[in-house]
Amino acid sequence: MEQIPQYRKLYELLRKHIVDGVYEEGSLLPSENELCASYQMTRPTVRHALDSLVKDGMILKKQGKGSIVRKQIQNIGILSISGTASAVGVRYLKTDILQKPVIKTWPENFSFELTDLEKESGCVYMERLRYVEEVPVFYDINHLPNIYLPRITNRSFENKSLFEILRKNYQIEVLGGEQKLKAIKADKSIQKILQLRSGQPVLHIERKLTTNKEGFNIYSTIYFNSEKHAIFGNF
Amino acid sequence: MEQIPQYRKLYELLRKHIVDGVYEEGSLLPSENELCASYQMTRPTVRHALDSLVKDGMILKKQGKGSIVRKQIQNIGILSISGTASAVGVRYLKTDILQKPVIKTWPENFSFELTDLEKESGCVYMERLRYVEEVPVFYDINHLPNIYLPRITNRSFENKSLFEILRKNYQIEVLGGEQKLKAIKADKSIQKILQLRSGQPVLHIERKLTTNKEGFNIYSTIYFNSEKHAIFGNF
DNA sequence: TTTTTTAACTTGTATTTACAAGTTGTTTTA
DNA sequence: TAAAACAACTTGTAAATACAAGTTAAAAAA
Repeated sequence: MEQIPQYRKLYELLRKHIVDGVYEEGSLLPSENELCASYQMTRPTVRHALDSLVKDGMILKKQGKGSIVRKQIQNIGILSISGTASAVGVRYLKTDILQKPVIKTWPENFSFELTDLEKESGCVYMERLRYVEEVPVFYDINHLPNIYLPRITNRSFENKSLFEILRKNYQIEVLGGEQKLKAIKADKSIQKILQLRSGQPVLHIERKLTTNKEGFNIYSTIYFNSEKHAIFGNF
Repeated sequence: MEQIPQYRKLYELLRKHIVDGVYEEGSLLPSENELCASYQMTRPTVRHALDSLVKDGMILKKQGKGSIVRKQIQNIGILSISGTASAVGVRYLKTDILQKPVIKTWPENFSFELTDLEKESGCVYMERLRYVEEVPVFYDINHLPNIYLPRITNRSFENKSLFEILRKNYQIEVLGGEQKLKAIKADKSIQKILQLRSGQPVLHIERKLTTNKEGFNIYSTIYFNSEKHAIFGNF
């Protein structure tokens, strides 16, 4: 029986409410005691949920004051984008699937070390291109191990977050990870995909994301066009 | 009376022990109950300390098993460097002070918004250049508000972390922050400082770090030579 | 009216207790 | 001997309770 802890349920609910705008930016969340009463929990449980929101950068707590809803930033996966031009809202985001999920063997000389389980099961491969205000900014190549993912090759990924699909359909959650960042000169193919002017550098990211499923890691290579936008992160 | 909470004391102690190698990489920390007994605390308090270590990526907890000490990575400030060549140990790290701390007025058109307190007090400015294996890789420009920092302009920063000095001498701790990352073409002066070949891109980072002192934020601009190394991060 | 005090909130820290659930080595049983 | 059951650990979740400390606005005093 997959029992979801109470603090997790409250966390998900509050998170959803914040994203949906139920609680406005800059306003206060209900106090801890109010949340206790509303959801029949004790303060330690409520605080556990709020701690997770703080960690995510969704809220900011002030002793004596309350929990303040922070300015929501535009997320792409675990990263965020801050635009140089006006506001970057979700409505300006488009995703093209350059390569629908297919089952392949792992590439030779893969940048990360794989576990035996991952090696055996083969990998699911996909490529996406993301646009902000009609400009391609984000090209990502993903390798996932082919476990826990029935019918993944049939799913539509258009305008949906990979993480959202993994979370809702496969109960896979990203816990954390590591990444390597570089500035590199774009080669011909990247130049073409991201519609770069020649000589324009790109941000190159390699990441390994760990999940709640043992031995299930997500490996991504990202090329980011930073001419008009920047990668934005809280920590 | 500045009272330091118990969980914070335990956190600092364990962190120090891990850094100093008292607990080896891959080995288990004493169990929660053992820590309770050793330091006269209750489990929630001990767990609070361990949670912070997990957040820092210092340890990894496994239910039924224990708290595993993670591989320690080479940190520069809050970031880390992973070398393409062999190991990047602290012994290969050198710091040059290009501009000793001086008191200046804040630059006009500063990239970040300043609080009134910060504006009034002026700023401490310094520039550093860091080498890995004799190659300049890391050029950083720092602006701190001129508060809480007596005699800062007299201190030696050679081969010392700015964060370490702030923490040990001024009780200022970095809590978190935000950063913007870009890949840019290096201009003439950056090219010269980082000894770049012409056309070589650099990673450009702008960050604002918040601290435990109200209204005291650290503002840094970093240029990173990613030809042979990469910025490495856990999250 | 203006200032000070107070009371009623808020989050922060900490103890105590209990049981669930995952891991591992030992003992028992087939 | 080999498999199954058990015991003794580990961390995970959760309740109930208490007091400290920061914030705010109302009440009281100047």
